[in-house]
Amino acid sequence: MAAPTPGRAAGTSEARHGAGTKSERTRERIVDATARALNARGYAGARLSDIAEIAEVQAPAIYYYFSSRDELIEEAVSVGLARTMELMSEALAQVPDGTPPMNRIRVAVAAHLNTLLTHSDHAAAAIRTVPQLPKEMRERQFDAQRAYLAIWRALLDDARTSGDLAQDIDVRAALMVVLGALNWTVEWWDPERGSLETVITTAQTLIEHGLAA
Amino acid sequence: MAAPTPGRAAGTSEARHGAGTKSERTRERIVDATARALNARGYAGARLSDIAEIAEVQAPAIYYYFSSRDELIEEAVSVGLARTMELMSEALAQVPDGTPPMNRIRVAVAAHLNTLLTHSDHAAAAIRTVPQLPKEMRERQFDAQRAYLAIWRALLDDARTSGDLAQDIDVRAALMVVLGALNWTVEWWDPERGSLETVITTAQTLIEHGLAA
Amino acid sequence: MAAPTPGRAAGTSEARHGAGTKSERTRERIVDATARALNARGYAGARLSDIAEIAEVQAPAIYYYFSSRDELIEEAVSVGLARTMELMSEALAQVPDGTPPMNRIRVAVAAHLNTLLTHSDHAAAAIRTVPQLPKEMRERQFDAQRAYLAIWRALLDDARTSGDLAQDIDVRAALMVVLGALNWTVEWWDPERGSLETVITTAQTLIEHGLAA
Amino acid sequence: MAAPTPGRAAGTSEARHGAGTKSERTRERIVDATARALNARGYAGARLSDIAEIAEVQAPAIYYYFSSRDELIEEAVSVGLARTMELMSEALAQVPDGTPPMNRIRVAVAAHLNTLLTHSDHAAAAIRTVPQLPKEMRERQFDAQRAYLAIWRALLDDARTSGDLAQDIDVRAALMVVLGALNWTVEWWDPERGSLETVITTAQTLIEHGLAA
DNA sequence: CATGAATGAGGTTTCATTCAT
DNA sequence: GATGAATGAAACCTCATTCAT
Repeated sequence: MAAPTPGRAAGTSEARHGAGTKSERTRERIVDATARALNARGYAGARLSDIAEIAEVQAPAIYYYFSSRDELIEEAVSVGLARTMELMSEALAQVPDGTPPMNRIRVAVAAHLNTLLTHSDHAAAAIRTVPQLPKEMRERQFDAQRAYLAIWRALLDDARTSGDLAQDIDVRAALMVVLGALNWTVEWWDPERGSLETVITTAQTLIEHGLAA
Repeated sequence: MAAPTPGRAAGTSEARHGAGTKSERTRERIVDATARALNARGYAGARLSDIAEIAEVQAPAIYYYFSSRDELIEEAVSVGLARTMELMSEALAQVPDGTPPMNRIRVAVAAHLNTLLTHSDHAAAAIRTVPQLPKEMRERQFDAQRAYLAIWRALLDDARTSGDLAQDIDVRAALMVVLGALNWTVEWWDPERGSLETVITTAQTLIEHGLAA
Repeated sequence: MAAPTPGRAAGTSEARHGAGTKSERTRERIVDATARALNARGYAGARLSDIAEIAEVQAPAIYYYFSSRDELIEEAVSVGLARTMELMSEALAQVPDGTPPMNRIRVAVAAHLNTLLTHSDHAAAAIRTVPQLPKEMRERQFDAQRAYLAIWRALLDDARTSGDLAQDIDVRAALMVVLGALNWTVEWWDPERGSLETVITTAQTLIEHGLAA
Repeated sequence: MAAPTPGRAAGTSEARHGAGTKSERTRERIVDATARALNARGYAGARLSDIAEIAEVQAPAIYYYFSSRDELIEEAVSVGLARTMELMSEALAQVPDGTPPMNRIRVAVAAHLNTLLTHSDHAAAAIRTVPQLPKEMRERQFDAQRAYLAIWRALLDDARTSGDLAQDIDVRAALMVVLGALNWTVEWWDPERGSLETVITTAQTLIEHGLAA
């Protein structure tokens, strides 16, 4: 169900090896192509003909797998949100018990940026496209978004409980400010002008110090 | 063929009060409407018919003032960047000489958020739309963007010079992370769910602590 | 609102002289063209490109007047039913009071056939197309159909009351059989192989004798 | 390239009992489904996917039996005409020699209506669809139609010869008017609102009296 | 004998744009 | 200074048809 972006380092879960029947692979190519088109042109600008070209099929072939443009786009966004969630969960699962909250937040920052900037066109597409979606579609993705926010919220709440978070900070606002800093990287980071490590380290430092008591 | 574009006073404050001839006011309504449409649907999704409806004119009327959709959009974006710059300059101009760099940064944060979230659809449109623009158009706005970035860059450089900035921070990356945090507020801030003050204060705190030595 | 079929003998009511603004005339041409296309190919087969060609406009021009293919088709059918009704009313209005029921039925037969076979593409289109329409559209034309049937029904009821109608006849069934005989003429009558007068006379004779006591 | 069309027993009565190999039965289901689709949506509106669904096969399976949509439709229409002819012949064959012409016409009326309204989707499809067919296809069915018309024509000619037919009637026109009355029943008869007997009796009475001297 | 997968042709519809008024 | 009317280009989508399996 989850699809690799060809020519990119694949993630770790077995579902992402491009295996499966030819039909499954074609479907995956189409969803992948959609994510790329959404990144390049946004919701209104992503044309089926572009998507078809990227996926190396004829445009009507898309209708063999999806019954409308919107259904396809929704699938791509939905996969993106799921991917983001999944990679975040994996990253946090590997953190040893007893790790201080601030360190877990650093892990989360790195995971989010890695997902967004290198692991998944889908994740970037989802995050950047959601605000442009028609209301009904956006609402249908609401739960997935909320679940992801809840993970972050728990991280900040832990920090507050343990006294590591500055007392005067509004947790909700702080969370959104932090996520904004991370999400916006998609708009400016250029792998040729600065390393991903620099971005991650800078974000981690700023966020940790910014939040700390 | 080129339309008269009377009194292109865009960006000067008097132009913002609906003054001038009827023609000037219509032109302004169209540019304002464009900013709103860009915010609502992005570059590809902003239709001339939408814009016309918001501006309360018929679509062909737009061609009296602009020779193409792209020219209009570019004007709206350009006005937005100018507005952002202008409001930032005004804010910083009011800061007394000798104010410590970090405090000036706090002022800049407040000015940016005020502009974005309450003073100007154009600013928000410009900032959110620029990444979606066709390459040539984006490049033509490059100088304006760079000038704005330069203001911020100077603020951070001052902080570094005065030793107020953490030593291990990459200034360029830090600046983009900070601006991302601010720009993304447009996507989530809802005046009915939290005060603007909270957003500004939270952002100021996070950023100041995040950057501080 | 009512449109003439160019090149055909126009009806009598002033609304049908092709007058009006240029816009009204274009709209009429489109509705007329639709009636012709419906006659030629039926509901599913009538293509907008055909209609546009007959009306001598480009296909998208149709959308200036109608918001969808179905809306246009419904208008054409609706005009056809109205035309049928109108011509029938005019014909019956000219029959002197005191005319025996059977003679009025003869007038109605002639009126129906005249409308169908020479006065109006719309009438023929309406009658032949209605059974093919999507359910919702068909139901919306139900009232108009019923009103027309009611006129006929009244004619037959009068005949029954005056004892001119054979006693053993089921009025509803007889009415439908009669109308079927008339409506089907569209499928076979060829002006080059037999005169309209022959058709009308034959139908009148058959129907009068068929119904008579 | 041409598909084997095994056992084209269409029109013979045993073929109508679902006998034969599985292949023959599938072919029959497809032709039956086509007749139904033609009745429901007409020539242009009958989609292969509809037909396939009714026949409970996948659309490409149709190409095993027919080499194109038109060939299939032509077959369905052709079967319909043959069926009509066949049932009429059977009915008339059972009429004792020496039966007066008018009584034979009553038998024909009953046979035609029975065929159309209860015995065969194909007959209804053929009769209603023929006028919509592309010219070449229609012409290919011309002989079958003419043969059927000839039967009716002979019935009327007999009546004229024997003096039972009104002298002033044009036989050709009268025949078409009569058949129209019968054919149109498909458009309005609803088994739930009136019995078939009523329809048949009414038609017989009207037609007999209508034609009689 | 039948299907899953895909395609080419062509349909309806949208939209920026033009032009006479 | 603005609009009603219309168009060309191109979008989404449907459908008959093909082909490997």
